[in-house]
Amino acid sequence: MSKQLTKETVISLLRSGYKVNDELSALFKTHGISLPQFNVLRILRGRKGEAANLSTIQEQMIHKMSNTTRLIDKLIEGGYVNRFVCEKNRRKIEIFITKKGLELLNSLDDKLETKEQFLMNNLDNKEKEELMRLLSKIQTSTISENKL
Amino acid sequence: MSKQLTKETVISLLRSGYKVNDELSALFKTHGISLPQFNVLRILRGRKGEAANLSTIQEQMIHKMSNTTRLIDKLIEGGYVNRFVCEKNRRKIEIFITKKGLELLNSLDDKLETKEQFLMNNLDNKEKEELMRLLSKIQTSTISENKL
DNA sequence: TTTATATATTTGTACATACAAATGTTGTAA
DNA sequence: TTACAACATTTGTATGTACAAATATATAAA
Repeated sequence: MSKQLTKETVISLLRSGYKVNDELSALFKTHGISLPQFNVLRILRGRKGEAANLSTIQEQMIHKMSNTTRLIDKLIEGGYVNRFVCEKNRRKIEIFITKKGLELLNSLDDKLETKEQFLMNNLDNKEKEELMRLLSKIQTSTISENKL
Repeated sequence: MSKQLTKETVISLLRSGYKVNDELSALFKTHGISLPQFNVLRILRGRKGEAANLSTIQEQMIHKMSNTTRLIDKLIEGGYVNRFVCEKNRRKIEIFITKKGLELLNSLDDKLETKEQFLMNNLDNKEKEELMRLLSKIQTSTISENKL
């Protein structure tokens, strides 16, 4: 019977996730932003000057959240992004990363990489690939609601 | 160069962790408690009638948090645990799970197991073991503060 | 004993997040 | 064109969480 093994694996996943989350959060905090905020900034940087609207950002976020508006508010307060009403469709907004936002990301790139290396320090490349393969099997697990 | 692979693995870990967290949270929510609260209840059940104090509970929690007092407050409100001052050392508190708390856990056991099975549905036992082995390498990664 | 230090928990406060309802805008059918 | 449904975002509200300071108790040193 593998119930116990399943339970233990689930807990391992939680622990590892929390650890990675906490380590990265601690790094970003020293620069005044949260992990989800960093995530949004990096999504915006990836768009190379093109606007992103709220729903697009939400879809791309690592951890989807219900209140991205206020997350963006914080980034605006910090001067890291701008928000404009979309003139083609005034229901939408257009969000851009600012120069200051890009500078923040640049200043974080190296430190983030160091953190990532340390987190993955005990795994060789083959193990990383195997880990990703196994994790992708978690991501694709679908849970039928009527089975709850 | 494996920087990209490392980055991708870190993100996979985050995603999987969030997914497991969110799925379990959703289940517990239907029963009026949070995942950390469930975690505490299960720690208490594991003590088979013996008291646990706050710091002991905190150490055993999957995700250590800074405000376990108020988490316990909620469990007391719900009637799931009792709290007494420890007479041997009045700085400490003794926390017990109640009958109602045990019943809540019992009513959750099957549903939790179902959730866990679905989350792990795409992995066979060998893969679960391999996943646990790889995840344990993340858990043991130590990050020297002066490298940040 | 008095004072100081360490330990265990609680509380104040600020911030983060979830969820649902509200707002404003667009598309569509009558 | 009006009325209504769909869409995109925002806001109100309640709750969750982090962090530091405060409280209370115990231990140790003078």
